[in-house]
Amino acid sequence: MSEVRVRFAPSPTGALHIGGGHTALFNWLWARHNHGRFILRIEDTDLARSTKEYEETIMSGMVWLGLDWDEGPDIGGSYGPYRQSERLGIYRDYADQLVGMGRAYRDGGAIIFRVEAGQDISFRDIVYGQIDVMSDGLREKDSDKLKDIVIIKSDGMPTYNYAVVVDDHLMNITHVIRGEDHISNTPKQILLYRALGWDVPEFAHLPMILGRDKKKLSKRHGATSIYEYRDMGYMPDSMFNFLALLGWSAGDDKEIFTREEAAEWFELSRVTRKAAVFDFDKLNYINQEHLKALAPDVRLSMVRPFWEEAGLPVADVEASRGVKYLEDALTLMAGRGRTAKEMSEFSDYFVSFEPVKARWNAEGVDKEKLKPFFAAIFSHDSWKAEELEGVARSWIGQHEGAKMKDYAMPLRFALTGMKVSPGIFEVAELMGREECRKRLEFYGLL
RNA sequence: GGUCCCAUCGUCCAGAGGCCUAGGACACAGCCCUUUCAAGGCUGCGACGCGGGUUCGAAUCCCGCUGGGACCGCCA
Repeated sequence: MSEVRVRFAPSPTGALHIGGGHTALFNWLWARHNHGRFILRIEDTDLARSTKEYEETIMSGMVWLGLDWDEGPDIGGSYGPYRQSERLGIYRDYADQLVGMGRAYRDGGAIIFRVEAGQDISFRDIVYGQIDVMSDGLREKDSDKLKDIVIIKSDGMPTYNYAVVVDDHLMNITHVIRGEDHISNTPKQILLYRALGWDVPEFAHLPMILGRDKKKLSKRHGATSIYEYRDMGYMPDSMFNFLALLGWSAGDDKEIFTREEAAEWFELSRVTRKAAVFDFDKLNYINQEHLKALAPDVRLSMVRPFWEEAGLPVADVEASRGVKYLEDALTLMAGRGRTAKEMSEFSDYFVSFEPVKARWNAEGVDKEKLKPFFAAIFSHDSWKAEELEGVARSWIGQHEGAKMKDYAMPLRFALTGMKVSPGIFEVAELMGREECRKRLEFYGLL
């Protein structure tokens, strides 16, 4: 069997959105699963809306998601150029050929392919199965007239349905994997393949992605571009994992996986036909799972930007306490917070005392009652969480009516300024004796 | 108006005639753990859109209905 070649062919008229990312992802999976090639082609024939900036945005969005391509406008390849605006002569030649064969005609500056009635343009889709269509169905809207296909616009640019056929054939694409909204374009493209005397590639259409209201995902639903998710603190691994699960599953119960695992298990024939709703709850869950499983240094690299964005002195702390301290802090945080951003917010007290002071002022606290407890803790030689807890428990055991939470909570407030945190003795151990002393003294508790 | 597609818990998936009194995950509720909150463990809630067939037997096959959706652009 020949090498599998698939492509993602975005139009640079906007950022990489969820739907595009989903399509790119499935193409990538199929290419990697088959050890084939993944091609990036830019469909910039809409002069008015295409920009170089968007082209770059789309590429960086793919890079962020972890989708690398083997041929493309930036890296070249043996089937280039990979930008449609640089292939105009090619489209022109085949269009002229079609005119020469009498299959197309000129109308003003445009070239139009003639659609004849009675043609069976059915095809077998890998995902959707047999799709039966007759050319007689290719009508003009609100009319019973057959609708011919414009292949070259009067401005000289090729139309989508035509350029995609020429490029997919010339670039040797074996599987055309794209959104379900293209199913009804496929028969028209088949007409063109036949007229040009070319073999038709395999088609696999992917289910659409819907918003919570089951309407096609749009700006109305909030974040639609891939980058917005990065900025909210979602990790590329999670987005990849989540998107892969929209319309596909390995068949078993494995739901948290890496790109490599997904590529290994992926099968086009297992893709679902029903449109899928984009569910934030599930995305959050998947992100949390990945955040939990991350290596300490990677987790820090994910959270760090959000600490910095909040104005916390991350670099200073790293210089004075070492990077290990920051990594350990986040290891303690693993499983807390669904996004890197949340995790950064829930752990700011490790980086600075300032946010703690802003949150808590020790109001209404019976300091005289607490002082002996803290004094007992500080009188102990070791500063290990286990021992600190032991000291705390024995002190409480010796004081009639004393409850752990009545002492642990004030300690938590003084150290973190929050009512929730990891085990407070572990927090204390990591922060270190001196930092804890400083914070408790500030509040007059020591 | 025409062509095409889809239809299992609220959501994402499993299910390719008997293994289904329909399974898993998220969400939700409760319990356990516990210095807090998460995490983790356990339990619960919860679906085959409707109607006809075919068959000994249908979530699975066929037909109709209903309900969604896509496309019909010199946008892609």
